Amino acid sequence: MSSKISVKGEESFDAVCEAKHPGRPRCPVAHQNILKAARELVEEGGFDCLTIEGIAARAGVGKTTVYRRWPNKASIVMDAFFEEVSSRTSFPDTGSAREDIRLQMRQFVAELNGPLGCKISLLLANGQFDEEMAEAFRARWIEPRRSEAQLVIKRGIERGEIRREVDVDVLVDALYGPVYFRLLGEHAPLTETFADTLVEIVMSGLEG
Amino acid sequence: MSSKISVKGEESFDAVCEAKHPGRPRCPVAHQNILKAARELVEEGGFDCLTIEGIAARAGVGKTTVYRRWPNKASIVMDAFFEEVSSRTSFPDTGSAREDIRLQMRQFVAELNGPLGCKISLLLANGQFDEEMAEAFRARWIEPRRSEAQLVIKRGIERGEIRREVDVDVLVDALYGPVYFRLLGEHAPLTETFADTLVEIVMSGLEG
Amino acid sequence: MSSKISVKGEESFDAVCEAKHPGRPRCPVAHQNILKAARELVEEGGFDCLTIEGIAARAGVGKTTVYRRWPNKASIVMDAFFEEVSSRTSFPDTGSAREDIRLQMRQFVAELNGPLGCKISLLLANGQFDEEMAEAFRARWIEPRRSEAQLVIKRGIERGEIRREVDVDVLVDALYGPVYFRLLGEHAPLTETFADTLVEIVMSGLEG
Amino acid sequence: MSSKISVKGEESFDAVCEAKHPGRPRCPVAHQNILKAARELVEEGGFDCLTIEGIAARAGVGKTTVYRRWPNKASIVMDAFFEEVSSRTSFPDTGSAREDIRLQMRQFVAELNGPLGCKISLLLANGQFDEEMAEAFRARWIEPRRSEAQLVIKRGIERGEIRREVDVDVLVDALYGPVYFRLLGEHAPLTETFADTLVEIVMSGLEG
DNA sequence: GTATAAACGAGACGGTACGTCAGGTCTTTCT
DNA sequence: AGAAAGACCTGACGTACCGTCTCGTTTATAC
Repeated sequence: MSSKISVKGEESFDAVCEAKHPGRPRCPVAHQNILKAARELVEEGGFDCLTIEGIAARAGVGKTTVYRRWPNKASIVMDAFFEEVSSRTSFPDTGSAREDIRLQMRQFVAELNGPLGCKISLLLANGQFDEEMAEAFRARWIEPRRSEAQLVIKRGIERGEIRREVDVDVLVDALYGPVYFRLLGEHAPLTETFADTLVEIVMSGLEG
Repeated sequence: MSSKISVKGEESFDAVCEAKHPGRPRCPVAHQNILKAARELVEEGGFDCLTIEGIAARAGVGKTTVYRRWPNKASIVMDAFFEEVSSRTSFPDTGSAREDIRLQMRQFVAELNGPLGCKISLLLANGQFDEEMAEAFRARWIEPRRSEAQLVIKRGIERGEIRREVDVDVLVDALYGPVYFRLLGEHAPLTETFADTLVEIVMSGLEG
Repeated sequence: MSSKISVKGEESFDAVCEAKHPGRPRCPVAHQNILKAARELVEEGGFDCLTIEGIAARAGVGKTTVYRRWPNKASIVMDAFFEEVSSRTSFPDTGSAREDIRLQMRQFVAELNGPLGCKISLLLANGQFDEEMAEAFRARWIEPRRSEAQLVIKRGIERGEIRREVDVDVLVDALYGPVYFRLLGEHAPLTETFADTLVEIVMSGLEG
Repeated sequence: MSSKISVKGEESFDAVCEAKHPGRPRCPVAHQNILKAARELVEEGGFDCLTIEGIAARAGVGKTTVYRRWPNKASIVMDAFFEEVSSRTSFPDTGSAREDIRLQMRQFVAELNGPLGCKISLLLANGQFDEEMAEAFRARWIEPRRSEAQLVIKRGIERGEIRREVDVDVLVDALYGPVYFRLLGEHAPLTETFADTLVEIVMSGLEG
């Protein structure tokens, strides 16, 4: 299942692909090749080795084919990185809210320590230069994770494990914010211990 | 007072300027003009309207003059933004650690809501594409603020207001991280209330 | 009556149109629309505003429909400009050869001073870049006029008004060449007086 | 000595080259290389193998260097073809006007039968699509030859060999026009005999 | 009637060249 | 010898058309 996030002035690929249009249908192989090329180029030489011409060349595709489908480099990157990633989220249920949260945070930290980490930081950074990108990143990455966390927290509140008055939104950011901060700032390591300690610090005092 | 952070392959401006060199001394006005031009350009058209050519043109200076003084765009930006900003930090002392922290956080949030906010987020973002930049940003912006916070927290610990076992580094990130996260993510507003609530959530349970 | 000039690898429109083929017959309206579109585009923005895509778009026709009927831009232009023009030639008979020739030349000059003039010069010019075009232009425009002139001259020779030894081909070019030259070179105006003077200069001394 | 014909929005090369400017002077080798590349490309593959990118590549020069010096393809071609050609004109003096003219025409025809021929026809043709080009071509090629011919004719008139009343401008075109016409029209060959016959036809009857 | 055949419009395809912009370097003259 | 100017090569940008190629649809003749 592909993206639901629309990108600037461009019908979604699926919409174009599946609908009964007149005209030659867009080649679905090209779509995959372009995204694959984009991923490879970023992996090989960093974010600014990523040129449209380079992508097109490696994908064995004309530049126009790229431009026909994506309005800018950023949205290619979004699609390239979130093709499969988006869906896999974690929603543990150990019976203890704090434990659930700790597991979630641990997994999140582990994820960011892997190959995904640098991509996420790049995407978050890129969003500062391109509101479109930022929007897409929020919708496809940040929000899904915030929702999960909110669910776990709300479950904790209902069970009476977490105090009723707690502002859930702020709590979520108190948990996730520091992780993103270390990811971007690189002023301190993103360890499992950090996750644990962070949960301890934030959650202590919130329990009913 | 100028930068202490060394930048790639370039003698510091002051060193060159003050020493008794043979040859024409570097024009000190050019230096200021270049930084001013950089600031203006970013303000007017965002970060990617910032070209070396543009800076040189607006500063009424040759491109070579720019390249002679800074090795890359990033370091110009650093100097441009941290000329005066760096020093003004806040170090309140109300007698209550939590209150001191709240004041610090409020001031920090206020600062980021002003014109500085977008610059900081841009710099933090830019660091993801340029390690040099990231290093400078950490040293000139992030660390000074972490140090302040650490001092306040340590004072709180010594006074017995905060539990001895608390990991100060993690605590600092637990306080600052969420702020940076909202600054960058823009998924929720950066209000004074947010600062207060955040301090409440994080600090409750840590007090001795 | 349509073109008899064969064009590269393409059955004539009429042949296809009138024959009893299976399959949908070529739409005759499209044919006219395409030629009309071509004429309009050239008139509006000159010869290099003439793109196949533009023609197709303005004619409300798919590009394939254009390509199916003409092998290249040049032959569209040929058909577009010579649809009606070709046939109207002048063949005066005043009794005097020199007078007939003068009338012919006057009419020719008048024609080239009208809207046709620039088209002819464009077509002649275009022929330098496209042998196909040149061939068609020769056959459809140049030769018919040369033939007329030859007829008038030969009649003059038979009547004893023009000397027997005169090389008719060269004489025809001596009359028409200068007119085309002024049309293309624009170094001097194409007036009726020019036609008269030219005939005077060329014909004097040729009369028996 | 280089061109006096100014070209759209561009200072002449010499002016820029010889003046005492600050800044790096334009590389004179590049100038020659570009023109040479242009000549070669036209010779190899005709006029529409002539792309700016191709010229730049073959000249070992950046596209910008080309665009900095010439405003369009046409003016490159003009410079490329008229670097040396322009000056060599023929001005015979046999004592007989008709003989002088015949020699001039023979030489002209011979010239056009050589490698220059196709270039001239291309340039004349090109002028139909680009007024700038046409202007330059008139000034650099057509007019010099018309002047020569006029001189020879006027000398003939003064010597009493040619009738006083003859319109010199028309006579010149009567001589040259047919040659250009056969060059462009290719409906008949451009032979020495043609030149002779043409002179015979045109000049007979004009002699005093 | 039901194939079969061809033309239709639409529009995607891989390409080439366009003219522009910025990069970072190099080479002048001027101060 | 630094400053300012400006030319140098490189390489990517985003656009316009090229001529070809599917598509799904329409309109004929031929079985």
